[in-house]
Amino acid sequence: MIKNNKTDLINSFRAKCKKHRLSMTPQRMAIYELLIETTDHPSSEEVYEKAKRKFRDISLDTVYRTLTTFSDIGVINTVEGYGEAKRYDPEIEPHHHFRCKNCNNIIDFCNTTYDNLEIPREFRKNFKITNLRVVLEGVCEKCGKNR
Amino acid sequence: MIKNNKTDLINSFRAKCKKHRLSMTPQRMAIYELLIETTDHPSSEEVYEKAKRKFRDISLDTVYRTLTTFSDIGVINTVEGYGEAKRYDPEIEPHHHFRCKNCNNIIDFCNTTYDNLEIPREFRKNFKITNLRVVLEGVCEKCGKNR
DNA sequence: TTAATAATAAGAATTATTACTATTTAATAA
DNA sequence: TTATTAAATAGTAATAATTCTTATTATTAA
Repeated sequence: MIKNNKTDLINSFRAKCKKHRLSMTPQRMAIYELLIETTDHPSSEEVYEKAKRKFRDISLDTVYRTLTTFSDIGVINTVEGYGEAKRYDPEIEPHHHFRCKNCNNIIDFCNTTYDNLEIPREFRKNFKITNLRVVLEGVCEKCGKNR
Repeated sequence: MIKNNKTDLINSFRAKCKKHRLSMTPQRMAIYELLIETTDHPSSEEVYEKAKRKFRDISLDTVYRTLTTFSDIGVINTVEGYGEAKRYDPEIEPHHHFRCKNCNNIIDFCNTTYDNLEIPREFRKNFKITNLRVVLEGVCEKCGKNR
């Protein structure tokens, strides 16, 4: 995680919870604190294991619910591995994706500017990059209308 | 899926299988054909349902194995929703991802060129875009060495 | 054609996630 | 403060997704 001031983050977290009328429970605070001390992209199970250290009998369900809630109010994001089932793409030519956060649909699109983006220097030497894709996230036309 | 010549695709498919010393079984061919006739990003279960139409008693396990195999030899790709557990990202400032196809690790990185990419016109009007991220895929330094 | 190898079906086992219910807790206002 | 009410929780059951195991069958290469 790109470092930031912890107090600021926590204040902003409290503000977001208040805005969405979420109670400030010690479980939520413990999970949030553990998340901002994390530099990788933990799974629910990993968060659960860490949360148990501070909160001996926190339930797995609470961790799942809390992570979903945090994701809903924009406190964290879900990343590659959005859950549900694996999805496969028979199109192997370069292209890009829009993913709807609501219906989880992925829409392919083409864009030559995106196709021609350079691989950053830091990855050119010791990494083998086989693919570059731009992922847009948001709400699709259909879901936007149904609100 | 961005259309392509079916015969070419199948020839290229046969070539890739041969190159990787994979037997050409009717199940594999049926699954491949069904995939290239698909315009979305099906889950394993969806592929299974379609495969059963041509192959009454194909097993679910075969579908899973076949999709993994196809993905390994580059006949298809996995997309957002890579399976395994959901992953969460406590970093909500714009940033980008490298994902190792081998160890599934996701590495954050910053890149101002990527940050400043424009949203394509087609998405500006009727879609609500909340996030743009570049996803690089390949093999990380660690996994590259261990081979 | 046949031996060696690889792939398959079927179903059991495992893992990830969600649902349910009784209980506890936090927020609010008297 | 304290009583009230709605929200959140723990514990556990249920469901869904994926992988594993084994006996059988199909493919390949000689």
